[in-house]
Amino acid sequence: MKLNMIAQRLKLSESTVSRALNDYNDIANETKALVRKTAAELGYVPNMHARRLASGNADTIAYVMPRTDGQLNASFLGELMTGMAEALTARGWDLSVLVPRSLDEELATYRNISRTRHVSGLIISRTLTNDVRFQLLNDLNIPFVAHGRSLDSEHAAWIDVDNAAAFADMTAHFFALGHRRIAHIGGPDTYNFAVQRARGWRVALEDNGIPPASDLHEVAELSFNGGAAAMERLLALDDPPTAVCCISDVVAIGAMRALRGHGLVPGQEVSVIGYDGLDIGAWLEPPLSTMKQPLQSAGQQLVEIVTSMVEKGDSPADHQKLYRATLVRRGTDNPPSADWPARSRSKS
Amino acid sequence: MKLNMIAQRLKLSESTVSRALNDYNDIANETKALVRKTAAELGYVPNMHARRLASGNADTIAYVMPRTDGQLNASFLGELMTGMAEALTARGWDLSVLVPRSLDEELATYRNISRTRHVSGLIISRTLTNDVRFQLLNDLNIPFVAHGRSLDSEHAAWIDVDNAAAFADMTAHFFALGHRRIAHIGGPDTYNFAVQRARGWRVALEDNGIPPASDLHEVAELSFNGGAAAMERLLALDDPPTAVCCISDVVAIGAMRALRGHGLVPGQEVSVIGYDGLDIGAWLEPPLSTMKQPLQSAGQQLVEIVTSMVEKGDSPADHQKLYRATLVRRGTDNPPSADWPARSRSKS
DNA sequence: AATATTTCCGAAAGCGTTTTCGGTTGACTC
DNA sequence: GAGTCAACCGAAAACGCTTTCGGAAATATT
Repeated sequence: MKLNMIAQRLKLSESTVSRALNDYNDIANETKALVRKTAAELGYVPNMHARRLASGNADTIAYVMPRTDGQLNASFLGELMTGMAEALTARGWDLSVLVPRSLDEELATYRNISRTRHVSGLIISRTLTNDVRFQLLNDLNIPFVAHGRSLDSEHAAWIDVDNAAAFADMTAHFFALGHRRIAHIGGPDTYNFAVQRARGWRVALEDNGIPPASDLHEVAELSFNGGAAAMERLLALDDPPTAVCCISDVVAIGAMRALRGHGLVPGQEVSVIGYDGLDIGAWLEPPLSTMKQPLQSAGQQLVEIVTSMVEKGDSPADHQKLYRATLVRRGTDNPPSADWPARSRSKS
Repeated sequence: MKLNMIAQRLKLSESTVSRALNDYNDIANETKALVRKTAAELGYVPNMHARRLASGNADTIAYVMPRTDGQLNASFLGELMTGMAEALTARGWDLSVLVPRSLDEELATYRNISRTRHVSGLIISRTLTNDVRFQLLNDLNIPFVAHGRSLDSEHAAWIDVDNAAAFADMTAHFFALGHRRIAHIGGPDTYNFAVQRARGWRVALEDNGIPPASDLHEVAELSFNGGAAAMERLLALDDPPTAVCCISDVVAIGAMRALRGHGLVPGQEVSVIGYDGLDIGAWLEPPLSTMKQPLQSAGQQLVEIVTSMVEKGDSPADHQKLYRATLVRRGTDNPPSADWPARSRSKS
């Protein structure tokens, strides 16, 4: 079932058939229709490799999987990849997955791609505050879109959640509930989203006339244990918080565990809100409140952007999109309790 | 940086260079070394598309992602795909991801692949008790390996956990702890693993001289809500169980929620063990005991099998491997409580 | 010393498309 | 009725590699 068979059958040339199928406009509409019809009848499927060799296009988008440095990616990945794969197969493109073992390996892979062009575009994620990948990919002239901004992403294409706004909303929500000592368990500054989320928290406090106490800003490893450890430190304060904004659901779940370890009930003595909107949060007791970002559509957005850049050569900077996360109240955000931290103070 | 450039430079023919790089044994060792050296110096990287077109090999393995029919895949996927991607890139192969929207679409995709061969092998998962894919892929002559057995997988390659053994172990463990009314929350018979796990439970009971009461076998939807609903039904029994074997961690977590809803503490009045070994189970209160299967290595195993089948044409039936799941005791498996179900009985 | 084997390499034909470049037709203008 | 223009299609050269086949040189066999 090659191109020439359908050409012979129609007594047309191979090239005509090819152009007919590819919708060139120097082919009569009738012959186009004819060719397409018989192609469908014969069950013709183009040979990808031949097409790609001849055209120079790979019709493949590679997703660079974040190095497994925590549990975060687990639930993340599923939804995101589903969205990407669906959008790509709808276009007849392939989704390829890259799992670089180290940054060096990752950069080397990019150099290879720029040579062979066996991948037409990239989707990268887990962007760092200072991320050398932006510069390199730009130099190599590889179309790419990032899931998350960076200080280096000014001229790049990206979609991202408005992290600052999300954490400002979260903080303001706590304030409206009556909380005044509102802590933030954040992440390392190397992650750009950690910086942004911390800023959202700080700004919201200031806007409400509360000077952000530095002892209420904890930096945690982005994991269950990291969250638990950070919460322990907060509870050890003379004047512990009544509410905590956590950088992620996983961290929040760790924080909840620490609360339980002190005989406290999350959402009662200390309110907690996480971020990511993971389903698992709803399975806890009490169910974790969280800020949810639309992941499933993010995957589609990402491929739409990168395919458009590949096909039409769009300027990256034209594709920068900010999403808004929404609060999902589930059970761990409540007004402050009267006997807290009084009880704790008297005890210690 | 094409093949001919390195040929000219060495005053060799293109074909010689090609064969040298591909380690043909009709090339002198010295010239092989020479060619490889200069290839490395010049930073030569073969053009995948050309190579694939010429050779007819795609050097690509596609992973057929299970249709998102629950939260199960989420955590699953990350670990599995990481393993696969690493093993493949180590071989210089590509990992491609397929997300069929329906069974028909999935089968159509397979037919395409058998035509164009743009994918050399497949990894399928979420196998059904009766799974038409085995027959079709066999007919189409596409090398593939399944993650999980099926009634139709006798002549196919697969790796799987010994589901029956795992649930027999789980059940025997409960028995050893002193439990006698041991329930099983299973899944629909259409999933082969559901059938196997139920059998493991039943056989273990019989081996210990307990006739499996049919009212202690619940069939649940494989989700949090499904598990909760099934547990509700078990608690409504006149003589409710003191221990429950759950088909998955997610289902077990749902069951725990139902227990809590009745004022019961999982692992106290009613013991619970899940299956999958998900990290999230450890984050619950009390942490969920579970049977853990080695997922990270499963990904590697799968690609090793399928690449070997592609390259050496191994017989599928030679690649059937059974893993053993191991019990991870975390907190929800304890001896039966003295005042249960007595308390409940007197109440109702 | 003549023949039979190896060992090694080059020539050339693909692999199945795409894409450029002309070349025919027929219709349209004046 | 000569010239101009579109509209449409075919020829042929890529695309960069693999692989078969045959032949020359070197080595082994008798």
